[in-house]
Amino acid sequence: MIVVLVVNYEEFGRMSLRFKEVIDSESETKIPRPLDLGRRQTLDLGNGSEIVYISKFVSSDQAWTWFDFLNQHIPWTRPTIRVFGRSVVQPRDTCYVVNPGLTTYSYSGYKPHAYTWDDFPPLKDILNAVHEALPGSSFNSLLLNRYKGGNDYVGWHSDDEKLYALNQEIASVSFGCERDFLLKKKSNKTSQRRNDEEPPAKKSKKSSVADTHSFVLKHGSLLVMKGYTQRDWMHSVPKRLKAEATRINLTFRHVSRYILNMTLHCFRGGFLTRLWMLPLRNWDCP
DNA sequence: CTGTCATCACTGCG
DNA sequence: TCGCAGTGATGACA
Repeated sequence: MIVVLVVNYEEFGRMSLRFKEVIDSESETKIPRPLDLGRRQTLDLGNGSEIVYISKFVSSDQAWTWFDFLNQHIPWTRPTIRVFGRSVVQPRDTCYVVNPGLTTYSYSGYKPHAYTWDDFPPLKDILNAVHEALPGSSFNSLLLNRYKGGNDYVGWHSDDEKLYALNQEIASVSFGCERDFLLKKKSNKTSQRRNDEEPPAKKSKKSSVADTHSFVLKHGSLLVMKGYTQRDWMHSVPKRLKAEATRINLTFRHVSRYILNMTLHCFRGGFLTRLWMLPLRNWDCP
């Protein structure tokens, strides 16, 4: 647990700008209008959660080059998943890349094929660019999503699979059509179940504008979810019927078996005997 | 083994 | 056009 906390607060010295929320109780809709965040902005979500948005992470030309490569050469699949008892076709294309030997992940009854970085060399260039923009980061897995128009979307969720640390950093790179990215605070009940050692901030009785945020994910932009964003917040890319073009999104993550097992150790209240589970191989494979 | 919990989707309606 | 509420069977975990 100590390790988890150290990693978490390492970057927090940079937390700074908290956006002013204009709250007009009468006229404001529940979801505020998207903010123009400029080149590099930080949004402090409070209680150890933070969003960093870099609107021009790469040039437009470079972004289109990568878009074309990804659009043509990634083996996109649109799997059937199970949600709420139904078998449904996922409303977007997807593909998964991970370092060899690391545990893959699954969700909603679907376990994607694990490709490697060597299968698609340009992905390494994008990964390097992300690492340059985010000093200290070391991502080793990647989930790609392709939204072929405004009917493709992803619903409210958190990237809080047990595979990942509760406080892991997730970097999201966007190419192509601009889409809205929404953030919504989880209910107190839900997020407390995830980790009762660091309870999130007290929730006001009724949902307020301060509990939702909206970004426009631009072509060539980078959005980073930091700290406890996955524990305390959900995000989505909702349907937008006016969005006709294709958007490709890459979310870089860090699979850490070490933190996984430490987390399980804390949650289950197990004893130090669980430490034998800690694997020495696959430790932070670059 | 059994019970509990959460749920990356859809639809209809305001 | 958009957001909310209701849905309801399965796998993961304790």
